[in-house]
Amino acid sequence: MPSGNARLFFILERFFIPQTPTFDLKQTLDCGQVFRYVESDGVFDLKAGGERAIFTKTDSGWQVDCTDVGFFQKYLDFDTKYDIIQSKVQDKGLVSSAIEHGKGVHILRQDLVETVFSFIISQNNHIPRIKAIIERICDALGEDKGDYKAFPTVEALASKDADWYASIGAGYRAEYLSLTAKRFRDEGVPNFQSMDTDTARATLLSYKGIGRKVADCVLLFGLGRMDVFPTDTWIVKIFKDEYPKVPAEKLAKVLVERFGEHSGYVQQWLFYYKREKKV
DNA sequence: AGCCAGGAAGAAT
DNA sequence: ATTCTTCATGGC
Repeated sequence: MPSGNARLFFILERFFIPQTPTFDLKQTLDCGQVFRYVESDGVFDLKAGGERAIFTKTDSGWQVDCTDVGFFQKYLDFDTKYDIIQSKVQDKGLVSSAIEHGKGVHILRQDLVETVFSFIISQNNHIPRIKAIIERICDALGEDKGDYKAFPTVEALASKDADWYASIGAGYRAEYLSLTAKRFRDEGVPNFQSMDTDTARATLLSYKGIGRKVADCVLLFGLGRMDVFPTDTWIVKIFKDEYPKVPAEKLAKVLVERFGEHSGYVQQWLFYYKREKKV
């Protein structure tokens, strides 16, 4: 990929990410929050919304060749003081261990619509297959940017029926994707940003195919709400001894009460730790 | 060969 | 208000 950079004409801008203790690109991408990227020989190729970035390791951090520097600096969340948050939530136990393992994870500021569709697809699914389905949707419906495709517009997503989404391998989620796209087109995308977290969640839950877990992922990754604790099968496993027989939806509420305004960060550190180390 | 995946809907209890 | 069943698909 590095030798091919010169021939990728979409690259318009470049910036550098210095090496710091609280940012690790691989951890940030591999922790399960984002799907449209590939790694090859240590080079990361990431697409987000209509943008693209190539990350190449340097002696002092990362060189980023991308379509929009401002977009990716915001996307990668360099304004948040992760060192302060990490020191606040230390518990000398599981959370501290998870932070020690994943202290370089940032919560990405992803596009709302892309997050909605990505996490509808994610339900009861494997990550490699989630990536493949999203890629096929972008290939077919996304604006051609030359060397890559953008994530499709609502209009493009709504132009296809459930049978088409089934044909590209979405499985039983095909109907959810089609219905959601058409609602976004016909009713407009709700102004979630103006809503408090509970109202935004309730609105998300009104879409067929979005339950508590997907809604909380959208709130966290697509709306930057940290007062949520997406509770999937792995989180349930982590807390099954401490909270026996508590169903995921109720556990999500318990954990938000416990971790408060930093819930989203803690959730991601714990999730990544559990997935990697399987403790 | 089955088992299961960053769950959710609908039915049954 | 809780628990059970079913839902496509394919990587492992």
